[in-house]
Amino acid sequence: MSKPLQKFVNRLTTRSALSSEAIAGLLALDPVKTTHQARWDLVRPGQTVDFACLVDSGLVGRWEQFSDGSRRIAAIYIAGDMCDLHSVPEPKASWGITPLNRADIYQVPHDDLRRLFVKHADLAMAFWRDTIADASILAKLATTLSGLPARERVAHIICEFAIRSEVAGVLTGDTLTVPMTQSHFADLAGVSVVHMSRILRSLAEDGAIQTERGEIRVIDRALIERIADFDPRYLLLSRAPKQMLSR
Amino acid sequence: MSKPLQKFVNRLTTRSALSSEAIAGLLALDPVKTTHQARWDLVRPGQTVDFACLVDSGLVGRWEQFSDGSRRIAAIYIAGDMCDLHSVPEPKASWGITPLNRADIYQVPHDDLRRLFVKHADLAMAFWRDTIADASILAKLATTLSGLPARERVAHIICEFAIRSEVAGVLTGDTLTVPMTQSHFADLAGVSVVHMSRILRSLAEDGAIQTERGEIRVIDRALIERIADFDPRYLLLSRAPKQMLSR
DNA sequence: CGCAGCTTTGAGAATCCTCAACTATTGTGG
DNA sequence: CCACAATAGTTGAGGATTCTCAAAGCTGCG
Repeated sequence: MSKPLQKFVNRLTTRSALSSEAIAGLLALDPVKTTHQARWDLVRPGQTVDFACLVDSGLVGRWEQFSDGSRRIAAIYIAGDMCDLHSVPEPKASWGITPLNRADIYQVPHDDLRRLFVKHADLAMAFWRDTIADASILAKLATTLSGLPARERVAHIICEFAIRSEVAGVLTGDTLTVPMTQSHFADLAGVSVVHMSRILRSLAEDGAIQTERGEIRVIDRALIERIADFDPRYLLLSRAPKQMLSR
Repeated sequence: MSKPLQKFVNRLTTRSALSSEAIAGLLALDPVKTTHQARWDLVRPGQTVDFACLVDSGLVGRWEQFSDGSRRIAAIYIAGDMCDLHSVPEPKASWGITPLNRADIYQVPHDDLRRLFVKHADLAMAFWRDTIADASILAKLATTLSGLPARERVAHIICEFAIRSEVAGVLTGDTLTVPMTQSHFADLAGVSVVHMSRILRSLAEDGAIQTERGEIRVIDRALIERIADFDPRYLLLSRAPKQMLSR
């Protein structure tokens, strides 16, 4: 786990088979590591960036801005996520990237990623596949926002975080925790902070979760998955067929 | 416009510079063209597909399914869109693809697209970039769903369709029309059909649009863009910098 | 001509929001 | 180390948005 991009390699290889050359190419990179406080914008809309942000620890939000300056979170990223890998093909940001709490970030130069993309077709496909997973999460979020009532929606987001955290190996102990404030959570789920507080209490009363300041703990996973109508297939957590590039 | 993939090439080249070899490779493909009625599923969740669907005419919806069988539309595609280009890196569908009205579809084999992806790095980047645009639309939809009241949300979706149709060149006459039923529209926008009807009437009373059975016409574009707080940057309608692959 | 799908309208109800006040916890400067 | 500020979460009450249910008119198609 010593190489900067090790967690990113782990992430990619859960979804794609990678050649040892491609892996070596990634691990050879040595990007700058920076630590940021919450609410310090890493990327702002309109900015043209020449690096992508790899989350090493902490939580990072991708947001969209309305013309009155208010923001809405579209996605939240955890350790191992290259949270704006999409900036490689589109360096002009229409989005913003901001840590939700103290976070360690590697700023990986686009040049390096593009060079590897051109050199290794399997890695190119893995990059593509990872942004597909990201898009799939966005599609699911959009449909839960438009189709599910707030309580089920919140439960769904909790389930997603639980499983993503599990796969990323960022769990503290063996309980599934979401280390996020209720206001960030409310922002993502599209409910007011007040209503979020009540929903979480209701879920806690049912025995599905426990809440603590800045943290949500899943205590009955089967229950919350039932409430959420959760089916993890959209997360692309299994590897692509190996013969994908064989022709 | 005679080659099957001509519209797709046009779509890609609005966002990416492509070599003549890559273009020739695409235009050489000769996929099967099929015509489908509305509500005939092209792809269903769980299915593993070996082709991607290129919309030649008509409207096609991408939907997610809940466990009770109900569906929600996450995105709508128009002529020139490869509506499940994302199935190339992820052939196992968690989504569904269904025409919203009569539609002509080319079923382009994954094998062909993967072969071209490996052969032409610029095309690979263009594919990636196009799915980024798709994801960007999803991110914007998610944030409008969570952050804007129904009326502004509906206006935003109308603006998006107007400009996408314009770029794709599928406008009838010089009026910006969205040839979609209110129920599909309501589905995408996350409102009930009843409320959608009232919102559209309100927008029509303000002089922004006109409605007809199965059609919405924009008559005051500046006004509806103001109502929607619309900023088209997220649609990635300009070309990527040319030096993107020069290293 | 009849049926099926689309749209509209009305009315009552549920969900969820806003406002406001208050508590608890964490961080900061003197 | 304490006072104070800032952040996070909770609770109550009233109200706005939006939903559901029900019914009816309209349009196009077989």
